[in-house]
Amino acid sequence: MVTAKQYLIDNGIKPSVQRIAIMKYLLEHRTHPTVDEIYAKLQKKIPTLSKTTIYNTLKVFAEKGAILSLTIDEKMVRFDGYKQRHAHFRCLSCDKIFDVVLDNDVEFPLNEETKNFKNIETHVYHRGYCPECASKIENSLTEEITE
Amino acid sequence: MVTAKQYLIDNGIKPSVQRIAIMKYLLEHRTHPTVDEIYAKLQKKIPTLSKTTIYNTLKVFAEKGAILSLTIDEKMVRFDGYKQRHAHFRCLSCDKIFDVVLDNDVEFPLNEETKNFKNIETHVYHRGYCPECASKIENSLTEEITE
DNA sequence: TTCACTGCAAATCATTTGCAAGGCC
DNA sequence: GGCCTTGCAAATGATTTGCAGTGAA
Repeated sequence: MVTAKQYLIDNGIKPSVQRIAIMKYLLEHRTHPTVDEIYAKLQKKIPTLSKTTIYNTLKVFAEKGAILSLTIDEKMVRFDGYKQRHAHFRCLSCDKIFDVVLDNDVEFPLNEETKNFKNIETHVYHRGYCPECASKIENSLTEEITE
Repeated sequence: MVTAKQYLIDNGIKPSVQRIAIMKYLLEHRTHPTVDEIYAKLQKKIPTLSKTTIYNTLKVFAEKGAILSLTIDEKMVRFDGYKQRHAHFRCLSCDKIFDVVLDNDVEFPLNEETKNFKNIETHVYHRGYCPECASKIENSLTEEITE
């Protein structure tokens, strides 16, 4: 496990107190946080931290390929420091985002029609209900019927 | 090919002048338009049309499953009236969105870990450069070197 | 000194909301 | 009449921008 600071350097990003803190947060929390969530958590440790810096920083990280920016949420961008190949599942009820395995043999081959497209990144997003919310919904349906 | 009006009825949506026009636009234009683009085009035909109505309408359409709402663009939502299984490719240079074939044998099986998730919809987004932009970029790189 | 990084405040812009008016059954 | 749809205007809220201050090489 590499440190946040070293990870930044490895990705060609100059480390700073703020950048290290943000990268550290992303590496330690696999929660796909929004800018606001990162801000709320890190402000306690770095009271002077501004949202602008978080926006700037995350943009730099994403451009350098150190993190992924996710558009799975319609309202705001979310960020993922986990770079292994995987898909995402967003619960339409609790809005949590889960990592889901993306089998290595799932491929998106270019065909005759698309062979001249230069693909940079591919995202697989699932939307539905997580186990917890799915069972809640089922229970409330049962109640309605029994009532 | 079913008419826009019939398509709405088939999806349990009450037709109105505005709704038919918007659905017709989506069925005839496979350009994954934004609210603004739909507004700009339809306002010529229906001068009183408001953006609020377009927002309302597209929301209803998506909820009823008549169209797809795409979050491939970070800035704004895009809409797709084409419901066959397919993936999307967004060009990072010209911002156009292309439909790309998603082979029928590409599947996203739930495994032990995710078998209790209730999946509603899956999106596959590719980002990169379309053939036209890719060749432009290549040419400009060549120029730089030759200069 | 220079130049990149930070952060405040203001601006931007897609989307939502409140609400009044109109239309359809 | 009652309810759903429409659309204007205002509000909201995520993100961006302008710019001045700070700090590191």
